[in-house]
Amino acid sequence: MNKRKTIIDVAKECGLSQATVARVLNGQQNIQVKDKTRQRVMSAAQKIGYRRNTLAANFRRQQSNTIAISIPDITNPFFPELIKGIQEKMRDEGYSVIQLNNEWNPKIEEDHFQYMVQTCVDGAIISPSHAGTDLSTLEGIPFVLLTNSDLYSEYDTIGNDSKEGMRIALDHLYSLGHRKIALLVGGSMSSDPSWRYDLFSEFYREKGLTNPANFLVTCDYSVTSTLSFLQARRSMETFLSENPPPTAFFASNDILGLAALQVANEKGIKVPEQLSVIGMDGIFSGEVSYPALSTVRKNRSEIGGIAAQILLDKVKKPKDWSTKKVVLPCKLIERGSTGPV
Amino acid sequence: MNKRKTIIDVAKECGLSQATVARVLNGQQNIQVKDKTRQRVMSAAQKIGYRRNTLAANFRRQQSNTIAISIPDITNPFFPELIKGIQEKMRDEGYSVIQLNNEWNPKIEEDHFQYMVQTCVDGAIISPSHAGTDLSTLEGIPFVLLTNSDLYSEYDTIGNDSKEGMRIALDHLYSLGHRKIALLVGGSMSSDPSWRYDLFSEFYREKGLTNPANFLVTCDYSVTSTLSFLQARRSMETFLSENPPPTAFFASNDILGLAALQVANEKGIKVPEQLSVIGMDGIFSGEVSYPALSTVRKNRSEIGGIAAQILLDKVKKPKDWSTKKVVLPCKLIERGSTGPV
DNA sequence: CTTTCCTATGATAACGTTATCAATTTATTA
DNA sequence: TAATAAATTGATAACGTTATCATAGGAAAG
Repeated sequence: MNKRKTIIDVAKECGLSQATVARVLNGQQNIQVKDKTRQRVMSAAQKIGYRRNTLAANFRRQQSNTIAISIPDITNPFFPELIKGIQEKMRDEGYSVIQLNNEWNPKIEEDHFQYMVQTCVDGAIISPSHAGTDLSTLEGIPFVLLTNSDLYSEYDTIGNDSKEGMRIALDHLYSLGHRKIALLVGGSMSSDPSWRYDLFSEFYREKGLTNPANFLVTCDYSVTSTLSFLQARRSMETFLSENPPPTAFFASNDILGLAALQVANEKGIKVPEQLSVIGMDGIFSGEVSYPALSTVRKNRSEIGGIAAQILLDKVKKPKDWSTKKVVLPCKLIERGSTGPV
Repeated sequence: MNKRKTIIDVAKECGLSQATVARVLNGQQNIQVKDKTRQRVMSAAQKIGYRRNTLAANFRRQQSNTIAISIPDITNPFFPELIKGIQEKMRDEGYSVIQLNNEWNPKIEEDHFQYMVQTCVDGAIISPSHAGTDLSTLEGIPFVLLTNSDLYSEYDTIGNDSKEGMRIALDHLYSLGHRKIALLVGGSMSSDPSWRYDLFSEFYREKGLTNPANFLVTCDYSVTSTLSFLQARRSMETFLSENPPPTAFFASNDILGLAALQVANEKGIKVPEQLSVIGMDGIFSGEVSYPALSTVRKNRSEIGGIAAQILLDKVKKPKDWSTKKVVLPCKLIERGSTGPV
């Protein structure tokens, strides 16, 4: 039973001091040693099979080289790309990433925040689970929020310009000749959805169209994508059976859009000939539906990368106190589900 | 500038020894102190705002309370549920989970293995990126593989019985009256796909059907789901334009199945009236397609949970050396894409 | 040749917890 | 009641690294 080798063993092996060995072998290369001694250390380390004890180093430096991501639910198709974007950036910089799901549950979310301070993460990227997420627990550790809501004006945030995105979608439908555009919108935990109604009314007013009140379809909020989808289906079915049909739907996210699509297909309504549907987000399922779902894409991988970059800046030079706000544009993706009237 | 409090500060505050304080406040509750002293310690800790320094504790005990998950790609719809299953179990047990994507790249995968030993993870759950993944780097740290391939007979593994799953799918189609069943299969990195051909031939022979050679559609392997989908589409298109159509397709995963569905829809082939399609896995996109995709579901959340449990057992009592092999059944999910001939 | 200054290396003290063993108190038994 | 066993608590040594300061060894300047 031979114990694990330490820098002291390496020092003995190569006849140099522990300090010098440490200088050569520690993570960051603050070059302060002769090439020759570096060689000596390296070969000695190699010879006796030295491996750096990260736990000891982390302890001594009091930083874990770990950042945390807090999101509601990784099975929600919106998030995996986001996480991937963060992970890639962080890996390049030598940080580990711990990812925590709170199931849209503020209690669990708070637990996770507690956990973060306990476990000394160097930083955090957080997608708030609901409108009132309390971030005070995180005081002392740098973090970035994945949102564009004005609820968090005092913090660093990054998000897509959803309002502009919705406008783009409506304009797209309008430019295809649609004048009877309906809004399919779901309740939301993470932000107040009322702005969508406002924007919708404003759009109708602006274009001089008639009362949009007949073209509002709402569906209940649900935790999982599957349930959201089913509820959206139900709302669509009742709406279509009770109302004069619009020529187009704007759905506030792709899951709702796919529900609209499926219901329309089932009812024999031809998409896009009789009905156009556009969603929002750009999830994979929208690529494989029939017809493929037009959407206003949020580039989640990009958001993740930028969020990671902002966080890294904060972690590395905590002196910079300016709050950063990044707003990214959405991008129209025209697919088969939208067409001229 | 007041420094962070330590157990020594707590000890001073409550007039007990450092050791006693530690006994009360350290993670695992090996009850060895009187209730009254526990109270004293707790309230003192509360009063001065003590927070346990996890980094120090990890260092001292030489374990990180962290396990790693290594998978090819989190944006692949197969994996998020798997990860969620693992995370939930691990969170309950007080472990952090670090998740690493290798982009199907063996080089990155190997880097991640290196990283795991460097960073002293307590265990790992690994979905091998390709058939020949070399696990020797991980010697010394307990791990579980997410596979059912016989390539890894010497290791602990957990996976679905894909062969039985494929049989279930074929039987389902057969029982609906289908006699011209085609196989849509993609290349695969993580396992040799040839068993599918064998099983397919065997099925045909068993049922006394004619040569299945005309009903083989293959498509190239691709890294991302989107690309896989597009390649499957292409294969489907050329196949349908050159061959007498089968009455049903079995696709080796849902992404391919969705491609078949979309192409059929576009060509005006009615599903399931003229063509049935069944996939495999049970990803979300299959629920929202039109028609919803019948499939043979792999319960990934369950796999994740069990994998986590096996790993925990190994981590906690390393004496148990028996190799564990868990094989879970697949489950037929009948949706709109399959029907009688 | 001496002095000054820089660079490379050495010696050693933390870091905050856990683990070990000794000392003390309390409970049990004869 | 005394003796013994058990349950608590106390004192203190690690753990392996990084960080600080001191020292030696050369180069540059006078």
